[in-house]
Amino acid sequence: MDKIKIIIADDSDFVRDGMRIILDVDEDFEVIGCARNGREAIELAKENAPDIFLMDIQMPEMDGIEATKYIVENNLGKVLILTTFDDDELVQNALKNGAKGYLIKNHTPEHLKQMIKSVHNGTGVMEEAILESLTKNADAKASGFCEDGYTAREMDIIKAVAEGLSNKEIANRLFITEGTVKNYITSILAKENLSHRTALAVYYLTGKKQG
Amino acid sequence: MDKIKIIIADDSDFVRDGMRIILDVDEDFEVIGCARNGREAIELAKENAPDIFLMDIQMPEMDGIEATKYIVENNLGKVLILTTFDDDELVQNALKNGAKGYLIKNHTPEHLKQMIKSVHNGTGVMEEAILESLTKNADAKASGFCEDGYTAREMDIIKAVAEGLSNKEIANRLFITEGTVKNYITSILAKENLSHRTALAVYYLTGKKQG
DNA sequence: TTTAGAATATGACTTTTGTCATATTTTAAT
DNA sequence: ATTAAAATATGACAAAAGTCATATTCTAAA
Repeated sequence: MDKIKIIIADDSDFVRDGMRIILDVDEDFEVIGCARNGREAIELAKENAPDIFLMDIQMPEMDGIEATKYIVENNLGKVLILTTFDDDELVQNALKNGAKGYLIKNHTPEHLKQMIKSVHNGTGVMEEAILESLTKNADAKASGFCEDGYTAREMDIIKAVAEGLSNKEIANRLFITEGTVKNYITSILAKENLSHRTALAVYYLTGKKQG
Repeated sequence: MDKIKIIIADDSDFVRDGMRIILDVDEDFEVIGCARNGREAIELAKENAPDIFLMDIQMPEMDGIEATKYIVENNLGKVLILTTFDDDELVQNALKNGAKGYLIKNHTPEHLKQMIKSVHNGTGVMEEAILESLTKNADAKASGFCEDGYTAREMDIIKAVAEGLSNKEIANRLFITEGTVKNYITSILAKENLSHRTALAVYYLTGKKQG
């Protein structure tokens, strides 16, 4: 089997050198380049095509997320994100941009090597906890909005607002005047302690309030 | 390192025996049991605790999804799904029930061993294609909003509106004037052919436009 | 180097929203 | 029969939101 060619991108000298040593002593791997940011990693890849990028997220100039996007779009190799944080948002972005893996940096050298091989074999690897939150988010889109304390008519108004209708449109739909719609909205906003209709729509749809 | 103790659950004799042989010849693994359905696998696990279950999905009596649920809830080990199909729905269910991996059965013995090790080390493994669809579904399912044609700055505005922020709040967050925020919104509304910010927020969050 | 696009800003203006006090009618509960 | 809540309405006003024309700066592409 050919060696797996690797480019390491991390802004910490310590991490870069450490990984290079770990991987270079293993005959299954060959570190063909080390970069201290995304742009450098991409430059290196153009000279010498790697199989896998080990990519940090936080880096100056061009971060790992952006770099991943470019690398995947231009088919320069597979990206395994290696980072210290497991922020949900970052994971989402990384995967959306085509990263094949997302690991935190506290794995033993042996584990790390296994996972690089897994990615090289065409399998995505994910920190267990991240995998969980990924699937949870997927269905638990609980609105959280509580209908208690609202009359049927108030709910008509709330639902209409959450469809993006204007006061005039709501008035027409419900055969009442615009003024009445306004009155309802004022009172609903007060109950939910929100300041305007858009916040109400967002709250109804996502269960999240600003602030 | 201790051997990784494995229970294989698959209704095909051929697959069971094949895997057993592949794993038993490797000193890193020990197959402590073979089951032809989920229930048998659970019985076996109660006598002799495994590290990993290699679990097929389609099995008589108790399928892999159900078995996974039970195994995870009762902490009997980690489950790696090994199947012939990559149906999106099944993947979702398996992961929701706590499976740590989902692979299709066409990997080489060497790859399979690597992935079992990865799972044993606490990393989830996913077929690449599945990983992609997972992240796509995660936001594309509900939203349907197309970010194409928007600059990063415009997206900042759109996201802020979809959080229910006012122009003033957006201006503060992005360090620009309220007027500039208004300009952005006017142009975004024109592009989407919407008439006000609430409709934009709703469209961004649900993918639905009024009328 | 010219050009185009992105990001920003301003001011004048219109429209929509939201607030508030007040009021009428209907309906359901006491 | 009385009462309270729900549904509705008005008008006056204040505060946001949205429109439009115009302008500056910076950067990336032709």
